[in-house]
Amino acid sequence: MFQIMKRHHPLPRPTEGELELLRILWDRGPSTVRDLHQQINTTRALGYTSVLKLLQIMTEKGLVEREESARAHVYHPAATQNETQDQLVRDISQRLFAGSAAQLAMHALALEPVNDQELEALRNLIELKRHRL
Amino acid sequence: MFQIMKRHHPLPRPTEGELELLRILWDRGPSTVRDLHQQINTTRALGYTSVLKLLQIMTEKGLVEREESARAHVYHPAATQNETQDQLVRDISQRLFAGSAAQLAMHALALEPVNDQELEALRNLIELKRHRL
DNA sequence: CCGCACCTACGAAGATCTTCGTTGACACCT
DNA sequence: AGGTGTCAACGAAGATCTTCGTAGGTGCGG
Repeated sequence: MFQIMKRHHPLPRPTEGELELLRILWDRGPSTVRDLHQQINTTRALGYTSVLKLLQIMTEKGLVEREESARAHVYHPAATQNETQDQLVRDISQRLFAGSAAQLAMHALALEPVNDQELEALRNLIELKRHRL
Repeated sequence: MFQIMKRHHPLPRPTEGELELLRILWDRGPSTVRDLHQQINTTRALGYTSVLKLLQIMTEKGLVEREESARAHVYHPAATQNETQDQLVRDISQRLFAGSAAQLAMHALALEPVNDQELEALRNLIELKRHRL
């Protein structure tokens, strides 16, 4: 009923700028170039056509898809935030920790103050994994 | 007695190829171009002068330092593996998880089979943080 | 119907990254 | 001294990334 389509060709790793746009898209849902341009400019200066160009390239790469029925095209991410996070976390785990995801996790935790709720979720996740050994 | 020098200018984020070399340097200790070239070629083909050039650039950037007293210069990382891991984990946490290190940690754990020992270390780390709330 | 606002497409410049060939120095062996 | 192997330095080509200007199309108010 709710089948999930596997992609034939895995999506390329998004670049710095591409990730910046994807984050906005995940946050705000499908958006036009103008939307994205305005949102991005709350953080830093970037020309309208720069955003447009990025989106055109991302469309070619398959990172986003666009709805062209309206005059102002509407873009949405091709992969969910979760899928992309998984992909990049796996990537950094390979390249920086020789594949040891646990080490990556520990470095992450050692960094920042983590709130109660997150800590609880983590504890549960670990207990879950422990009982499956 | 064992003071740790803070760097005046933070090191730039290493690129893909630079990280590949750093990993070998952390593993094997200070090495010559030839050492690194041989080691890298157990994995993939890459010319000797390509490795050399990379190291020259990394020296300019401050990512490695070199000992020039011998004819074959000896390179060593400017930052420890831990420092670099921290830096890159913080970076990915910012860019991909809006700064939530805990979410990053959870994604890491959800990925891969984690062995007993690592799981135990993680549990301890979490308990430690819990009792400080 | 004309001009203005807004849209996409395209090309291109400049920065950075990756890779390698060539050059010139140095040292050792014969 | 000349040949051979090894080394660093340099330049440069090609790929990718980032940014933006310009051109051309579309629609709407007057």
